[in-house]
Amino acid sequence: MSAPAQVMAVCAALGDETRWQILERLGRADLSASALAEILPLSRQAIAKHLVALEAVGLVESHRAGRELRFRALGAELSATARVLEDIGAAWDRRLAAIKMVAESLGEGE
Amino acid sequence: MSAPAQVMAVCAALGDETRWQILERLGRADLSASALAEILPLSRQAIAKHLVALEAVGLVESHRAGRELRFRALGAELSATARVLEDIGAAWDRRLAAIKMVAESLGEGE
DNA sequence: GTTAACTGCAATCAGATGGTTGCACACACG
DNA sequence: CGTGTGTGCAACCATCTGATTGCAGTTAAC
Repeated sequence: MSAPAQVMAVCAALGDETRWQILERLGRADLSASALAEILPLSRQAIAKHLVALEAVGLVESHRAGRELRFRALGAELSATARVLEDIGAAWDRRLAAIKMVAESLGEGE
Repeated sequence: MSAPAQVMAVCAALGDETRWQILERLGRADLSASALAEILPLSRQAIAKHLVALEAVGLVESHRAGRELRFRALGAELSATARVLEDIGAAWDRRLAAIKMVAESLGEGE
């Protein structure tokens, strides 16, 4: 399989404007769902759902701080996903380069 | 902005099992929508819609071959996306590493 | 111990999205 | 030239998903 399910899941999680806004904040500071709800134009529950989705794919982790549940962005999963995509992209490009080489050699032969 | 719209669009396109199946085939050979429909358990029109979406974000390009319209997977956009994700992930990890260092220095101070 | 803040769950809703069928059109191919 | 293969467009449908409101439960904080 060229695309592990995990990569697809991460991509699905990243295919949403709102989640990127959340991640942007969590990439700079640990924040609770309530804190995020004060910043973003969204209800706390909507944010909480997004956090569940992000945590499920490993883009975010949570830890308690007092009575708050704070979240932070994790770079590991994102980097791992990036490496897989890079490899796949490179493979596609190699195929195209090979096709191009064949076409050129045919052109020279004419 | 930490996440350009293009990256989000590519991720959204990649957050679908069916589209990965299509890309997997197009990464190995140029195929038309009709050819893909014979391989995958989907109608030609469903596939055509996915191809429009994939072409819109630059993951795929089309070229005519006789009366067929063949598609191929492009690695460039995927690689570019991967690099952006890698950078963002690295930034998140740097922040966590900094936090960890502060925590450790505080621990030593005790 | 009370209280208030933060979290979690359930029901509900509107809009986006993946998929299908049917038909019209066009142009290679014979 | 005809013909049929491949494409494109439109209408339609089911489902998924992002979001909201309301309420109940915990627990830190005072």
